[in-house]
Amino acid sequence: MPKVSRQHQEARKNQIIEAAITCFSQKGFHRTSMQDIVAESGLSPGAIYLYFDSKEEIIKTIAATRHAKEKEIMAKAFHSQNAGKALTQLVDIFFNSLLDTNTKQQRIMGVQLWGEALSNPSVYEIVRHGIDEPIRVLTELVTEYQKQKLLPQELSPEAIARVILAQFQGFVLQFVMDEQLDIQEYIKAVHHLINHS
Amino acid sequence: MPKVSRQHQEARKNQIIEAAITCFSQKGFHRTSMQDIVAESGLSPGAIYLYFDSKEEIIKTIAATRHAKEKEIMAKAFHSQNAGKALTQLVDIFFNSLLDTNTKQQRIMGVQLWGEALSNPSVYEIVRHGIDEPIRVLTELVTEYQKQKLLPQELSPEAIARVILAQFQGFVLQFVMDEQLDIQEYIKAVHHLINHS
Amino acid sequence: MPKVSRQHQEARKNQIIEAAITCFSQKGFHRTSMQDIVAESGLSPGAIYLYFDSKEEIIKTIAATRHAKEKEIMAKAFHSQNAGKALTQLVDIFFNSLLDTNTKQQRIMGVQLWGEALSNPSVYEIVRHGIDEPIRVLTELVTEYQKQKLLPQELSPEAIARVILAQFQGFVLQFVMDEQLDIQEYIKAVHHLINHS
Amino acid sequence: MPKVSRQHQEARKNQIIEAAITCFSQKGFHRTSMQDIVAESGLSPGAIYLYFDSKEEIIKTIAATRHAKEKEIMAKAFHSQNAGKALTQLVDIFFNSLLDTNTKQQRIMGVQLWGEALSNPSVYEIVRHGIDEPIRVLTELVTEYQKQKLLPQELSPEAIARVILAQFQGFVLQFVMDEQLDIQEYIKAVHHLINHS
DNA sequence: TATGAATGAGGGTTCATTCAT
DNA sequence: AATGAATGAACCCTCATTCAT
Repeated sequence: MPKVSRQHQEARKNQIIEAAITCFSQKGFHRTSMQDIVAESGLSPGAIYLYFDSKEEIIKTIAATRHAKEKEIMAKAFHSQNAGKALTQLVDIFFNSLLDTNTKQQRIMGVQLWGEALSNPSVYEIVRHGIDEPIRVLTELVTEYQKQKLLPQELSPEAIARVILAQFQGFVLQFVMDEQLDIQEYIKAVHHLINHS
Repeated sequence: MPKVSRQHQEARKNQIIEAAITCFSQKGFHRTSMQDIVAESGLSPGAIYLYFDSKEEIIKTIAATRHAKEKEIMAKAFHSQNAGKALTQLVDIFFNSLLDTNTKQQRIMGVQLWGEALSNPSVYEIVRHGIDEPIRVLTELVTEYQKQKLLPQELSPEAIARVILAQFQGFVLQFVMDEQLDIQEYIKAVHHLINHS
Repeated sequence: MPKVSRQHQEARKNQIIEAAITCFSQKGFHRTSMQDIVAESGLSPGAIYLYFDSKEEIIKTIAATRHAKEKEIMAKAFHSQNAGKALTQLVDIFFNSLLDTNTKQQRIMGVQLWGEALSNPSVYEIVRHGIDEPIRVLTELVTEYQKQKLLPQELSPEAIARVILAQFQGFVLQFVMDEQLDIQEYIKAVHHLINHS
Repeated sequence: MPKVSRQHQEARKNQIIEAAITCFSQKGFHRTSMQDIVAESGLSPGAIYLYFDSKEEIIKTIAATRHAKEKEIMAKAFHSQNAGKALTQLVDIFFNSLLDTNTKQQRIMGVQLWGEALSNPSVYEIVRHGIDEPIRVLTELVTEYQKQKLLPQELSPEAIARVILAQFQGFVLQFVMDEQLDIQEYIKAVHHLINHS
């Protein structure tokens, strides 16, 4: 029974998270009521509280899930065999993930979570890790690039890592604010800046 | 009487906005109650509604004020005499403004407004302009730089402008998330990237 | 489940309406707070808003219910077999309904609704129908009476209908203003006026 | 000085009452705020409180003024020389007063006051007198008519008086609810009923 | 496991009234 | 006599959460 139950539990949780993301990305965390999530998920209020202790728990789960997904992307790029290309690949992988389905919603959640983190300690913790870890990974990559003289050595590797990450973050913000934005041109510019520095 | 009244009105509005920013930056827009603002401002609920129609109006005013201030910074850099240095100066002016008093609070508000904009149409309008205008200004600067062969001509000037703006935006985000961040190193990296591309 | 739920819903709505009428008839619509209705009904604020969208919706429901009841009375009299007696019966039925339980409260609500209607468009709509329909029914009866030469033919049937209705309305007003009023004598006078014209 | 002051006081009070009636007849007593009256009157909140102790005092003054005016109408008819025609004249005077300017507003106030009286003891007192006195006057007239065998003697004179008053009251109600109403036809019907009983 | 009616504290806002000027 | 900014209690309503079924 535990296995069936576990699967069922996961399915229900996903169902709720999915509904919550739909609501949150449209109305924001605080304008979304539990009743909205209830309606969107097709479950009952009681049912939702069987799987999550509170609305905040749902938000935290979403934050944590997003963080996990990004970590995965980073890991994939980092472990690519050709170390001298990892940074280039990372850029590609990251920006390509922005073209997937559901992604607009995901990015909207991301930006909302930045705001939420600033007044919600437990979300802060998660978002903070979601920023610190890429910096750590990127710093390692940058250091490697510097060793290979692919990047200037007089700059702090963390600073470079932060600037690269900023190019992702700023892109995400600009992307959710304006769908017209030309993604390919943006990527080209990022590649150029990284490769010609 | 109009002059005194006008001054008084401005003073009161500022008093309220100041209190609201303090509350919002600590608790977020939606966890801050009007009572919180009342307590922080030292006024009464009725008094606040004498100057603002609603809580939302306060948020909108904050957004608009922030937008106005950023526009000013951009304008200052844009009109600097030495056109070939405008971009460099812009970067300096922008990052230096981050070292002013009140600024942490201001940046926190900025990030929260990004999140708010995504589910609040009238805040969106303001925030959107606050992004579009810098892009416009930067695009002009970049075009000028390209003419002077200070930046590669094969890249879309808007894309470059967006990447530069992203370096600001991402920095703001990283700054509010981690006060330890080494601002000077970050600035150096940005300068390098812009000047050596 | 729908049937039980429906019955339950009706019961709760009645419970709330009953409480509201008690409050409204004592303190008026606007001096009655939702808290008053909450206290009188024994429910919670939230529960009330489960069944009515707003305080106004409660008032409208009361208006509509009263209208429906009066329509019923009119219909009963109108369909009495002996057409030549319908008007006489109508008068009796109407005045007798004034002796029922709850009726003082009902009449108080009626008079308050007249006042409310004058500055509340949706209540106006209902009250207006509650006046127009009796006039229509009475006009038909009067026309029939005129054909049978039981009422003078040189008078406008609608005018006569209106005068008869006025005798009801004025009675209601005087009744709620003074419980001492001798109902039987009033009825006798009305009968006399109608039958000897 | 007292004379000028007195006149001034009266003028200001009238100004306020006039403004209040305009507001009340449009929005009702309770939806009209003191600010509404302030705006309509062109005075300041403080000024209004120099002349009236409270909003309720304004309402009571309006009620009392209306009562006084109706008393005057009744007195005029009652003291007409030709006693045998007094009732007929009363009817004419009353209905004709309904064609004067401002009257729609006055009647609206009247109906709203009926409602208000039911939950406002001091307004009740005034409205109650405004009903009792006409009944007293009419009862006297009816008694005189009965002596002159112009009305049936087997009916209670007060009951007849009440029915006549009801014809006025019901008319007022129908009049404020429907401006289309044909006043002349209504008057004819009332005359007929009174004269042919 | 699941329901959904019910709770009630707390939300944003209004407005009759006051009082320093 | 007059102003009008300020007050603050009270208003209507919402919504995260619970619990009997």
